[in-house]
Amino acid sequence: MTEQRNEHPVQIGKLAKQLGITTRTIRYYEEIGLMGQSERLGGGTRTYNKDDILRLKFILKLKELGISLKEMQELAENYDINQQDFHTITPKLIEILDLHISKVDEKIANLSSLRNDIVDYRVRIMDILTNQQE
Amino acid sequence: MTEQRNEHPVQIGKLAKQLGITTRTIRYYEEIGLMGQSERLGGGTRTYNKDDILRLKFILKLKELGISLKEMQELAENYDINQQDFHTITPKLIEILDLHISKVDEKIANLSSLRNDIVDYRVRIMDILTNQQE
DNA sequence: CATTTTCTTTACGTAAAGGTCAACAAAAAA
DNA sequence: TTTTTTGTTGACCTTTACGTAAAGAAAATG
Repeated sequence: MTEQRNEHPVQIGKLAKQLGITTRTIRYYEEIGLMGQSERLGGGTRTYNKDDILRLKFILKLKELGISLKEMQELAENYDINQQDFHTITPKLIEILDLHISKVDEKIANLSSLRNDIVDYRVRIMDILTNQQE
Repeated sequence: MTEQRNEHPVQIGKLAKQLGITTRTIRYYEEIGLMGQSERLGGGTRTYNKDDILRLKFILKLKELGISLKEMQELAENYDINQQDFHTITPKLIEILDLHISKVDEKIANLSSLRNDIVDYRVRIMDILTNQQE
C-alpha cells in the first residue's frame, strides 16, 4: 500500500471507505446531478480532488440534517454548487434550514399530540380490561 | 336513494365514503389479511356488516396512532381479531401501545437533537456570511 | 507479465401503502 | 328493460435512496 499524500486525487472505492458510504452512493449522487462530473483517468476511472470531497461531505452533512436529496437538487438548481462558491449558496441554504427547523418543530408537535392520543387510548383499553374482569 | 337502516350490510363504495378512505384501501387490507374475508353477494360483491365495520374502524384508529399495517398483522397473528373477541387482544394491544409510546418519545428526542444541530449549523453559516461581507 | 483487486456501465430489485388502469360483471336507478 | 353506477380481479405505477448482479475493462500488486 503506497503512502498517499492528501494532494493526490482519490478513487471512488477509497473515498467511499473513508466516508463510510458505498461507491454506489457516490455514483448515485453523480447520477442525479448532485455531485457533478468528476475527473476521469484514461480508462474512465473516476478521481476526486479536495473540492470534490468537500462537496460530498457537504452533501452528507445536509443529509444528516434531514434534508432530502431532492431538496439539495433544488438548492443546486438555484445556485451552482459546482463553482465551489459555497459562499454564494448560503442565503438559500439558510432559508432551507429555517424551513427545516419549522418542519422539525411541527413534527415534534405532532408526535407530542400523538403521544397523548396513544396514552388516552391506552387508558380506555385498560378500562375495558378492568371492567371485564369484574 | 333508499333509506338505509344500520342493520343492513353495506357495500364497499358506501363504506369507503363513510370512512373517508378509498375502496382500494379496504381491498388492500383484505389482501394483506387485515380485514379477513367479507361476505359476498351472489355476484361477488363484498358486503360489510356491523362487526366488519367496527374492525375496519379499529384498524384505522390504530393507523392513526402510528401503528403500521405490518405491526397490526403481527397483532392479528397472535390473537385472532376475526373472532370479535377484542377483549382477548387487549393485553397484547397494551403492550404494543406501550412500545409505541417509547418509540414516539425516542423520535421526539431525536428530533430535538436534530433541531439543535440544524440551528448550530445555521449559526455557523451565518458567520460565514457575515465575515464574508466585511 | 500474470493475477488480483477495483473500476466501469446497465439495469432490475426493494419497502410501504396504496393509486391507477383495463376489461368486464353485477346492482341500482330511470 | 335499458342505462348508469358500482363492483370485480389483476397487474403495473409511484416515491426515496440506494442494493445487487452481470459482464467486462482498467489499475494495482506480486
